[in-house]
Amino acid sequence: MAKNITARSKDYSQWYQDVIKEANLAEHSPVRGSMVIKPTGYALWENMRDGLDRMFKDTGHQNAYFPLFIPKSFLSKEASHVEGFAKECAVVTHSRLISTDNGVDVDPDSKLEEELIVRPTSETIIWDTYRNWIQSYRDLPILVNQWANVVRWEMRTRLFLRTMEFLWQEGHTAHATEEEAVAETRQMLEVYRTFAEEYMAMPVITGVKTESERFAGAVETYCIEALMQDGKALQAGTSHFLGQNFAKAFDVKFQDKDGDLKYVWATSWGVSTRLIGGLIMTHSDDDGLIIPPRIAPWQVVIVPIYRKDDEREAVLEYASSIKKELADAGIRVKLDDRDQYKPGWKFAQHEVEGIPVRVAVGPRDVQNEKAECVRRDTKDKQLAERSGLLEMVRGHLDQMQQDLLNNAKKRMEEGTRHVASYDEFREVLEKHGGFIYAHWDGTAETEAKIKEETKATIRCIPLFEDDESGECMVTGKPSARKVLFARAY
RNA sequence: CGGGAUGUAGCGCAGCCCGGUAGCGCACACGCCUGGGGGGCGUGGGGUCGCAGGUUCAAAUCCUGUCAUCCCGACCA
Repeated sequence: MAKNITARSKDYSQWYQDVIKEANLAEHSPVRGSMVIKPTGYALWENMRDGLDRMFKDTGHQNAYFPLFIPKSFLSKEASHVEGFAKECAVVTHSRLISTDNGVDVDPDSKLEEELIVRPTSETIIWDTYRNWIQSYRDLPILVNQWANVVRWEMRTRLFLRTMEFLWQEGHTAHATEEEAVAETRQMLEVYRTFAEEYMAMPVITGVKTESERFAGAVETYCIEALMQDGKALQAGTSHFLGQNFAKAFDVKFQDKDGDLKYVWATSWGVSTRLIGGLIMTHSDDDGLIIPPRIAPWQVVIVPIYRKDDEREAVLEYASSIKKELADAGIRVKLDDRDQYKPGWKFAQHEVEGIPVRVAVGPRDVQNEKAECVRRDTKDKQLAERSGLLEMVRGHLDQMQQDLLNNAKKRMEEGTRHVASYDEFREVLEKHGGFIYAHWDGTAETEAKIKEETKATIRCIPLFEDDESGECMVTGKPSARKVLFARAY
């Protein structure tokens, strides 16, 4: 049993904090709401980033970098965009410090002519830039992504799920036609869904946000929604069709084949380090982190077991040959040959850290040409022939990736319910939480009322077909289809 | 930003009510025994008690302020 990890059943929130801490993913830094992502946590992010980046490139995108600072005036150009972000912006007002008796102070003489906003997102600076890049339909589309940090001055924060500064990618594309921009929006949503499932083993529901949940400045916001073990939903990624809102705000026009001047159509899409929080809450258990092999910083750890020096030498040589074989096969493997820790301690620690497969080798294994092979998620122990070890490890990694997705799918299915009445809705919400499908009359008023009374929000109007019309569970007005509700992070 | 809780060694905590030389467990260093699921014994090192003021002969302890964390609300990826 993991020593310092609170059981999920006892306090889910505390469990989440404990796992992050014990698995060495991240820690708090002195400024409220900001965190240090530790090497293990960052390695995880790098693997996620690399997977996504590959998919972005494969769909024709290029990376670029836009500045951290945005002139204050830019934020005000798109009306609903300002409204959405005004309350959570960090503002740079001065450029110098001066020494005082007590240390340093802001130099009042260094006040900036125009104050700078630390980007909460980059639409404004990017569309200001695109204006200069676009003249003709031949300049389109622009398919650009950037990997960056952004700052949103949040009231309440949680490691990975909501921090004041976070890492993300933001794609910003410009198109000649509405159809093309919508297609791009949907394509990137599909990229996110694929990534979530195939890399993170995290099943998601794809859908469209209601108006009240829409991105500030978007015409339509698409999202992937995941269900956590505690029955709460997590918005794991969003893809926005921005229409011509930003093109109009920043006067970005192009001349089409007929010589007409037209406004450009836009999209933006992003996922953040929040995904790591979702990953933790999708797979991990009371013994610590469980992560899909495909994005695990280390996929295999080898633990040598020995008593005397001569045993040590033989075991380490044996272990090293295993390491080489696995590494040559492209597996991320490390040999934990630290002498200051006992095997039992290492076993426990690697489980907390969520390394998918452990290979233990001792003198007996050297003798018999075998190795013990254990999966993190199931804890199943198997004795492998040395000659068949690589095959077994590969099999475990593949199978674990599969099983994690299947288990998570099963959990999501079991955590999804359909209700007909508002009473039933409330009862299910209190008893089980989870995803709840219900009819809704399509009005913001009803949506707000439900949120006010139950704390549940419409996560999305799913994209999959649903012809089952009915009546709104609250007002009884007609509803064309059920929408997805949940309490959310 | 409102309500509640917390802050003492790297981690987990006691001490605070009732002011008087800062403690325990784990971790760390060294030695020996150990080693197939978080070892044992011994000897050590390490703390401006979150920070800043105040009260007092004397403050971890009492008072005020402030910062941070956690939980619950309002806001949000």
